[in-house]
Amino acid sequence: MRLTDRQKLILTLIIHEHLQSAQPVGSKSLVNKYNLALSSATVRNEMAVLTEYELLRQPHTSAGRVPTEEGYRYFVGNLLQKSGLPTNTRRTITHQFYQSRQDLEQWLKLAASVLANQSQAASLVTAPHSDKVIFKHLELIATHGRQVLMVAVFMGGEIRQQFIALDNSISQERLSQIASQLTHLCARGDINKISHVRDQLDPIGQDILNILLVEMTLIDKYTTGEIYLDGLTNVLSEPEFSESDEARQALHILEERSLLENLLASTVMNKDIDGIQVLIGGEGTWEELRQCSVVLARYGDPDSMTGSIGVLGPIRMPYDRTISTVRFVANVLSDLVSDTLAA
Amino acid sequence: MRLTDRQKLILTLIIHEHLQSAQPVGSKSLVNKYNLALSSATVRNEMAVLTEYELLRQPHTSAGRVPTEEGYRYFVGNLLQKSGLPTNTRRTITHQFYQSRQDLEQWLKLAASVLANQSQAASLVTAPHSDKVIFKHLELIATHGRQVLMVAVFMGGEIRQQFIALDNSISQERLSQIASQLTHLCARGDINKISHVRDQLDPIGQDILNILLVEMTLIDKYTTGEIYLDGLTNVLSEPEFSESDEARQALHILEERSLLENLLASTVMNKDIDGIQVLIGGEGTWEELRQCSVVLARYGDPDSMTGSIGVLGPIRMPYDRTISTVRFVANVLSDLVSDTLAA
DNA sequence: TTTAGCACTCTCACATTGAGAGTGCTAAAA
DNA sequence: TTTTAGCACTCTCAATGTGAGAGTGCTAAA
Repeated sequence: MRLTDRQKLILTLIIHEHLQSAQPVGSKSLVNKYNLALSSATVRNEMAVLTEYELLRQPHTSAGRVPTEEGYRYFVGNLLQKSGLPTNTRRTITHQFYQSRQDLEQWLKLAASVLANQSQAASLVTAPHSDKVIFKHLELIATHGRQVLMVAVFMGGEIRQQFIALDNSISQERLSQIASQLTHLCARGDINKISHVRDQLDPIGQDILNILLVEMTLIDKYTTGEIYLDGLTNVLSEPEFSESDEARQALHILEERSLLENLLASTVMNKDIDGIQVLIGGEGTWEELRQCSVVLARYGDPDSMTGSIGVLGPIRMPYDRTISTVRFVANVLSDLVSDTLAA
Repeated sequence: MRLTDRQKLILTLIIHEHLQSAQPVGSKSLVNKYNLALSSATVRNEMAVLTEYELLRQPHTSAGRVPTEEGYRYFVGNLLQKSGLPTNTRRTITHQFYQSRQDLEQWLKLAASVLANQSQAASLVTAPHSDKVIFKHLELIATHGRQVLMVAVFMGGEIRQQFIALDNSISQERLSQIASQLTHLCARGDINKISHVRDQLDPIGQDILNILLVEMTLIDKYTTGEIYLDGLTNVLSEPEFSESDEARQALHILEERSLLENLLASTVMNKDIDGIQVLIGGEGTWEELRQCSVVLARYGDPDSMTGSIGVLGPIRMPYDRTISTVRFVANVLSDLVSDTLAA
C-alpha cells in the first residue's frame, strides 16, 4: 500500500479535522476549511481509495469519513514528523521539576501530574526498576510494639520494604544487630545462594530471612514497583467516553494493577527507534483498550534501572503533541535519576 | 416534625423501592408490591404530607416520589436499625485479612478492596496517624550514588521517609553514624527543641537535620499520610453517573488529594455515637459531592493512632449495608493494628 | 485526470401523538 | 374523623413522521 502525496495530505487533514470536531469529515467541508485547490469530487475519489485501503471508514452510507485505527497507525508511523514541544512549555515543565523537592517519589508524582495536564488524559509512571536484583543491604527498624519495618536495598538503588509483625517485641539494638548480620551474610548474593545461610542464624534471623526471600521473589516477579497514576478524570471529558460503560472499561485497566503490569510488561520489549511506543486501539490484543490509545516511553539508564511513563487517552488523540510530551518528560526524568544515582 | 408510624413505614418503603429501581415511586405500585392494607389514595395522602415535610420530592407534577437528601438523612438517623453484616460475609472478610501478609500496607489495601467490593462503590483508607508526633528514631540508608533513603520513626510507630540527594556520595557506615548521632540528639524531642541541636552537628548532619525538620512539619500539617483508593470505576456503573460530567466531579474529589484531606479533616471531628459518619449529598458544604454520599469511620486506638476508612457512592445508596460493612472493616482494622502495635 | 451536476441516502432535530402511570380532589363509606 | 373509590387532569416516554442538511457515488463533459 503506497499512498500518493495527495492521499497522504488528505489523510492528514482528515485526522487533523476529526481531532477537533470528533465528527465524520466530509469532502466538501474539508475543501472549504483548508482552501484546497481541488474540487470536492476529487477529494471524494481519493477518500474512496483511502477507504478501500481501510485507512478511513464510513460510519454510515452517506456520512463523512472517520480515520480507522489502521489510519491512525499509518499516520503515526509515516506521516508524523518528529516535532518538539514549544520552548515555553519545555521551560515550564523543567522549572516545575527543579522546583520540587529532591526526592524520587516527588519527581514521579510530578511527572504523572505533568503528563496528565499537558495531554489532558490519564497518565501513569512507574518507579525505576532493575533487572538484576542483587541484594546489598538490610535494615530493620522497630516502629512500635511487635511491628518492624524491614528495608532491603538492592544494587542499583532499588529498595523494597514492608512492615512485619514479629512474635515478640525486640529492641532496636538487637534488630540492628540482626540486620547487620544478615547484610554481611547475604551481601551481593542472589536468591539461590542466600537460602544457604539460614543455618547460621538464630530463629528470629531465620524468620526475617524468610520474609526477605519472599520479598526478593516478588521483586523479581513483578517488574514494576509503585505505579503513580494521574488525570484519570480527564478521560471522562472526552465525548467518546460519555457512555459511562466505555469509560469504566478504560479506567478499569488503570485501576487493576495486574492488568496494567501485563500491559507494561508486554509492550516494554519492542521499542521503536525513539523508545516511544504507541499502542492504538488495543492492537487486537487488549480488549479493554479497544477504545483507547496508549503512548509509552521508558526512562532511566538501560544498563541499570529503567521505569516506564505513559499516557492513556482516546484513540482520537493529538499524537504529535502527546508523543512530544512523553518524550520530553522521559528525558527530564532520565536526567534527574541518572544525576542522583551517579556516584 | 414528628412522623406517624405509618409515615415512617411509607418513607422506608419508598427508599427501599427507589434503591432498587432508581425510578420515582408511585402510590399504586407501592401498595401492589408490598401488599399494603391500604388504598393507594391513603398512601397518596401520606406521600403528600411527607412531601410537605420535604422528605420526598416530585421530579414532575405527575410523577411518583423520590426521597430528598433530607429524606435520606431522616432515614439514616431515625429509621435505620443497627444491623450487622451476615455471618458468612463477616467470615469471608475476616478470612481474607488473616490470610494476607502480616503487613500494615497489605491490610490497608485489602481494606480498600473489601470496602469497594462489598459496597460496589469507591472506597478510601488512610494509614493510621497520631496527633502527637514525637521523634523516636532515625535511619539513613545509602541506596545508590548520592541518593539516600531517610526513615524517621515517631512514637506510636508512625514512620515518614523520603529519598534525599546529598551533595556527595557517602558510605553506609558514615550514614549510620550520623543517623545514630541524630537519633540520640533528637530522641523524644518535639520540633522546637530539636532545632537547637544543630550546632553540635557537622555540615552533612545539619543538612539531614534540615530535611528532617521539614518532614516533621509536614507530618504535623498533613493529618493523613498515604491514602489508598479502590473501586473508583464502581461508581461509573450507577445510573446517576451515566452523565460523564457528574461522574467526573465525583471522582475528582478522590483524585485530588487536597480535596480529600479537607473532607476527612472536617468530618473527623463530630462523630456520632458509633463513630460512623454519613455525609449525604455534600450537606451544603461540598459542592463536588452534591451527587454523592460518603460513609466514614475511624479505626485504631483513639489514644495513640487512628486512621479513616470510608465509602463514596451515589446518594441512592444501601446505607444499612454500607454502614455495617464500614463498621465491620473498621473494627477488623482496629483489632489488627492494636494487636501488632501492642508491646 | 479532474470536475460539475445530479439523484440518492442517511442522520438529526423537531413536532405530533397515544398509552401509561401518577396525581389531587371530591364525595361517599366506614 | 379517617379511609377509599372514582374521576379528571398532567406529564413522561416511546413511537412515528417529516424536512433540512450534509454527504456520497456516478456519469458525462472539460
